[in-house]
Parts: sequence; C-alpha cells; structure tokens
Amino acid sequence: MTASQEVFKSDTANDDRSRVRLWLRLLRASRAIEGELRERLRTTYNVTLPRFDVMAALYREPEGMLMSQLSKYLMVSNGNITGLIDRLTTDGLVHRTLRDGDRRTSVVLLTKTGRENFEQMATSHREWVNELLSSFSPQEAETLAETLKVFASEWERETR
Amino acid sequence: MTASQEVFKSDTANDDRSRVRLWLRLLRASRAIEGELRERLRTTYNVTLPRFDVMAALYREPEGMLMSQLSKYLMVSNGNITGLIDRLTTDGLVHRTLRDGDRRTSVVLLTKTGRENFEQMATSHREWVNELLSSFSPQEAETLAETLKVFASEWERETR
DNA sequence: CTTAGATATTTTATATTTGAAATATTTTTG
DNA sequence: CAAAAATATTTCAAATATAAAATATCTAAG
Repeated sequence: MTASQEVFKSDTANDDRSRVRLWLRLLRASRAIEGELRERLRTTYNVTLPRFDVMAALYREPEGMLMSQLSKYLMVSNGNITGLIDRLTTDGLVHRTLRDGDRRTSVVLLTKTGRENFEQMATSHREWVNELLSSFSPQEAETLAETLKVFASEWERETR
Repeated sequence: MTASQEVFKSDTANDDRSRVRLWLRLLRASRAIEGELRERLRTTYNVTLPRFDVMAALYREPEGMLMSQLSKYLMVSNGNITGLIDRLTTDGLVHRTLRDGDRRTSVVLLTKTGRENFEQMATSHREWVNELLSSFSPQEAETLAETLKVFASEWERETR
C-alpha cells in the first residue's frame, strides 16, 4: 500500500466514525426530548405521545387525512394507525367519514372535542419544546432546522 | 401595547416557532433513519432494532452491564429491558450472571455467539449509516455532532 | 364485461413499550 | 438490631408497533 493509499484509508475510517457519531447523537437527542415530552403529556393531559402525534397531524389538515396518509406522514405501519384511530374514535376525539367516491378509503377528521382538546395541549407542547431546546439560540435553531431540511429533501430524492 | 412590546411579542413567537420547527425536523430525520436501519437489519440479519441496540450497548462494555444501566443508557423502561434480555437469552446471544455482592442486580453479558453475531451486523450498520448520512460531509457531520454533544451536556445538567 | 393487477385498509400474530405494582434485597436510621 | 427507606428487577395490563396475510374495492387490459 502506498503512502497516499494509507492516508486515504485512514481518512475514510474517520469519515465513517464522524457520521456514526452524528447518528448516535441525533438518536440520543431525539429520544431524550421525546421521552420528556411523552412524560409531560401523560402527567399533564393524560395522553400518550402517539395519540398526540396523530392529533397534531390531523389538526394541520382540516379536510382530514386518509389512513395511508397518516401512516406515511408519521412513518408508522398501517396496522398501527388502524388501532390508534380505533381508540381515538372510541374516545370521541376523531371520526372516520366516507365522503369519497372510493369505498376503500376512509377520511379521518378531528371532532370538535378533539380539536379543542388538541389546541390546549399544543400550547403547552410549544412551551415545553422551547424550554427543552433552550440551549439552542433561535438563530442556531433556525440554522440547524435548515440543515435538516436540506437533509430531508436529499433523503426524499434518494429513497423515493 | 407599545411598539416595543409589539416587537417583543412578535420576536418571541418567532423564537417559539424556530425551536418547534427544529424539533419536528430532528424527529422526522431520526425516524426516517431509524426506519431504514430497522428495515435493513431485519431483511439482512433477521434482527430487530431494539435487539441490535441492546447488543451494541453490551458490546461496548466487555465487563457487562446491569439491567438498570441498560435501561438508562437506551432510555427505555426497566420492564422493557427485562423482556428483551429474556428473549436474547433464549436465543443464546446474551447471558445473565450474578457475580456481584448484590443479589438484587444481575450483570448482562454478550455470549461469544452474541459478540460474533454483533460484529457482523456492526460492519453493515456503519456502512449503512455512512450511506444514509452521505448528504452530510464529514466536516459537517463533525460540527453537527459537536453541537449535539453540547446540547446533551446542557440537557444532563438541567434534567439531572 | 371480466379478470388480473393495483390500491387502501383491516386483521392477525408476535414483539416492543410504557407505567404501575409487586417482589427481593440492601442500606439507612433510630 | 429492627423498621423504614431506598434500590434493582420482574411482573402485569394496556397500548403501541411491525410485517405479513386477508379483505374489500377500484382500475385497466383484453
């Protein structure tokens, strides 16, 4: 092996490690934040994080969402969404409609109760996130968010 | 409300949004990466992500880890670890020992099979992470990892 | 029109996950 | 020492999660 090859090999190994290090830190950060938000949602509003996530997704779409859209947006399996929506329906926070020409699909909407319920939680959620991410200045947050946006669009392009 | 108060309110609202935006992007990025790694571990090695995570933690600690250490390190509940270790034990990848003076604790270790098994997977895992995070240059990755390290230590200090 | 394929959702079986309660053990305190 | 508090783990019930198979419906090719 020549000297330049040696250098190259060494560099590659370093690159490997830096990306793995990034991934592990990213994972740990989101687990920590997620855990804290889960805990606060539970103790304050007696709601689970998955239920909050579903409601947040539906709140952004006043026209409602298909089961498959929810599944894709939240990056969880179809069967998972079915169960979550079943339970949210039982609790009167969500309802299914069939106002489509396609009888395979069902459009899921927040009920009035669900919407009001979510608005309360969303306010706390926003405050909590700001508290938990307070070590990022707004400018840093903006910059980092932009970096992740670029990552997301690259990801989209590559895994489509 | 005076003009300066108006400005202040508006700035605060913007800060709020930038941190929430950051959190949502962080969450989506890690879910996407996690999902892809899960899929590849399953199809390539027929192993689940939680099992891989446990094995990775144990691989770094040749002396073994307590159940409670695993639970804290992986940020999952105690009961969760019990079940995972039960199943990994059944499959001969892990074993519990009691070589402590404290009979409440049990030290968990990778078996020889478990260690060999993990080494195989770890190589692929490193390559996959590098592929999936290829949109970050090694320098960017380094920088971002450092930012998250600072975040983690702030977090430690504040939530201890 | 009719059948093959595609699409949307649910069902099923199994694994993971949580949070609370129970159990076992150790440590601390009076 | 004995009781109380703390610690480590397991058990339990309910919810969440996955992947694969089943079901229902729609679309399109012939």
